[in-house]
Amino acid sequence: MFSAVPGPESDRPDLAAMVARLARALVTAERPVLAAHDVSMWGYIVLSALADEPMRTQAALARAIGADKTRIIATLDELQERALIEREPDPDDRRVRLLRLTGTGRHLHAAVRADIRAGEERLLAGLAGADRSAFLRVLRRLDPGGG
Amino acid sequence: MFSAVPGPESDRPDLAAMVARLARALVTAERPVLAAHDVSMWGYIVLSALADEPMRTQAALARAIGADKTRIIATLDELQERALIEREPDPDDRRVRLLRLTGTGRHLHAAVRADIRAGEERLLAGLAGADRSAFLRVLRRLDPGGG
DNA sequence: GCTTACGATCTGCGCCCGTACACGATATGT
DNA sequence: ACATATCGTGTACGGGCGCAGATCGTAAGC
Repeated sequence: MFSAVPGPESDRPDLAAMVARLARALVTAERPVLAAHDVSMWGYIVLSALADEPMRTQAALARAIGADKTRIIATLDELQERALIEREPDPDDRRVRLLRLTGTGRHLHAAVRADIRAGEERLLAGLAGADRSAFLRVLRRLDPGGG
Repeated sequence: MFSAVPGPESDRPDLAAMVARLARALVTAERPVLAAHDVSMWGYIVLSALADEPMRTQAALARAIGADKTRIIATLDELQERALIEREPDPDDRRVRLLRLTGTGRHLHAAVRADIRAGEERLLAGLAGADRSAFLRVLRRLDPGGG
């Protein structure tokens, strides 16, 4: 067979190891940013999910973000108390709580996201343009939650 | 400024979110492979570290793999009992235990690694060659544990 | 109306992990 | 010699999480 050139790819670390380490580093870098906006990691995840689209049930939200349905209750309580989300009982089915961002919530999410993006930009700054876009393209493609 | 074209990059999910999801998926895919070889995740991580280079102290190993030094003791016990590693007291400093793979250990690690690589190949199979190599190149560069 | 199913919530169990501390053996500097 | 530091090991605490009920309100099918 036409094996690829024996470049540095042949003895790389495992994909899982590299990706897991990078994920850890990214999350670590994200933590102070979230703290600066007084938002927890789960809070930010919820805000992000609701920024994409409002949810009809909390169970759906939990599924969407890959969290236990009991996990997010406290998070939603806090977000609601801070008027970042609305949790209105559905008049058509009073079991479910319609979830959506408030204006404040949307604003805060945008601000946090901008800060996080800035941090990511610093990380990606040293990359060649083609490498950078290829990396992001592949990442989106391999991302299980991205489509 | 010459802003980049407003491609799909502008409204991507957060890097941390994508990378973390991908890491989770990769680890999930890895788990059955490890189970098939009767190796734990920590066990495989230790084998990988020692395959790269023998270690002079357990503390150094723990630091190298980003684990607590108390964490790895049980792992090392088991690996030693299965004759996959050697843990010999250093004659020059009898506090420390020289750590290295046995032949069996090196063999097992190579086998597991090959299986894991095969799984990764399946994941990367759909990528264009240039994207694939760019992705891996960037990954190695951003990997905090990769130099 | 009655049964069955579903959503939200609460509680408890068990697991994994990081951290901290204590201890004994040993090495090193003075 | 003695004080201090290091290494390996054991143990205990607490946090975060997934998972499995139990409860209550509600909806939908028969």
